[in-house]
Amino acid sequence: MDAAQAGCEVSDECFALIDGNCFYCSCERVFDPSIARRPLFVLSNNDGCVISRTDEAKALGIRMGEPLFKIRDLVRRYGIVVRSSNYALYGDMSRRMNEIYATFSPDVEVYSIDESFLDLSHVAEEERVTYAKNMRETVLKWTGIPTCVGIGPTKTLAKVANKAAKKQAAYGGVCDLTDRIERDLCLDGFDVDDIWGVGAASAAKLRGMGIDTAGKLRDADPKRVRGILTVVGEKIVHELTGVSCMPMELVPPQRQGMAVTRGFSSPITDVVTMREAVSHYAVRLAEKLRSHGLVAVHGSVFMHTSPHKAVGRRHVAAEMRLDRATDDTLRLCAAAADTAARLWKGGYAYVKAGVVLTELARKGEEQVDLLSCLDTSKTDRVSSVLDEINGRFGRGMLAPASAGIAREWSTKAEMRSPKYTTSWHELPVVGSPLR
DNA sequence: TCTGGGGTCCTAGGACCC
DNA sequence: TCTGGGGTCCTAGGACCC
Repeated sequence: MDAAQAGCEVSDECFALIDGNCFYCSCERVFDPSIARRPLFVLSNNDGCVISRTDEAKALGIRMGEPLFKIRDLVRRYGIVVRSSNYALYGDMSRRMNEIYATFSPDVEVYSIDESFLDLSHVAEEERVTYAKNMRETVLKWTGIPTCVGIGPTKTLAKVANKAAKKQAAYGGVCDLTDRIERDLCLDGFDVDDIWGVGAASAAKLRGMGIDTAGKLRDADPKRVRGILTVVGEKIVHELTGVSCMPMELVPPQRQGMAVTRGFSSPITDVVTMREAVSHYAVRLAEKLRSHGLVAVHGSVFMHTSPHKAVGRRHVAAEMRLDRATDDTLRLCAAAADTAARLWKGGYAYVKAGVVLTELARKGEEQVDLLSCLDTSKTDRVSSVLDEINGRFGRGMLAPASAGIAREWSTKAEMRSPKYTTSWHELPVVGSPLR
């Protein structure tokens, strides 16, 4: 298969990838200048592992994905600042940044909470670096978040450029790999493991074939690479040569699934509590469904004990019985609690559970059973009142009693910063020291 | 002894992303 | 003692169909 058959085209486009430097940490710093120069990292849910760290923390040996309990000594010794994750804050900062990007490019693809692809084809080649530098200065001034920009004729090359801009200060935050010679030089010194789409397993296979740099992968036979890394790997080879196989996705595609899954702050050992936890996840899931205008068609519930323990292990899952597609909180809640009760077996310490939807439909377009009552106007009214109250007074203000009140199992977040930008009660006050 | 061919659909598992 | 959550895509293999 050649590039054209693989659905790829020789690219005269220009992609830019802009992302926030250690994004979560930078968000924390915007509203708390006292930590502007201190080593800092942000933890995953339940205050588990490091998911974002500043250069200062990195220099002290804090690694990505490291569990907190293994680095408490380092934290104490160097006075490292630790924060729980605060997604309300990060999500809002992300929204602000994308609003700014939209003033620099007609086509913006929001790729993740801190990364967006921009089409810069409308900017003359020799002006792109200046243009991108102007953009990152604007973002810094208006949001306080430092960014880096990578530019290239394909998304994969824009990703490479972005990483290069991060690594080498000489680029001044913007690296443009449009020029062929400069690009090839960069790829020759670029680790194969660092390429977008090449994970640990693929990297090991490629190294086994003697391919250890992006340059060598670019020069490899696409068919041979396909044999090892499937069509995904073949596309990467084309993209590295400057042939674009991954177009901008301006409209987010229809979601395939949706889930709410969480570890407990302490293990659950009784069925009443487990039903409560799973019900609570179902409530969140129903809210999420409604906010996307979707209904659940099929889904399941799972629970399991610690994967880090050799004994007393139990991993189970079962289909929920949804007799028809729904976005109704009470219905989903009951189905999830039922399934949890069916799955339950005592004598184990469960550390995590979740509700997973595997098939969704747009509300109003779902397949319906002719015999069932189709009138959902009553439950829809209940749901919209629920959403309105929780929207005004905060999530969880009104919820079914079955989802529990005390929630001792609920996720730990002992070092969370205030919701500076999304909660009236937590607005920073000028003239008073920030919390 | 001998036992088609070609298609679709579904699922589980692996790999990857942030 | 303590180890995240939520997604996507691809492939192989089995079930099933005519």
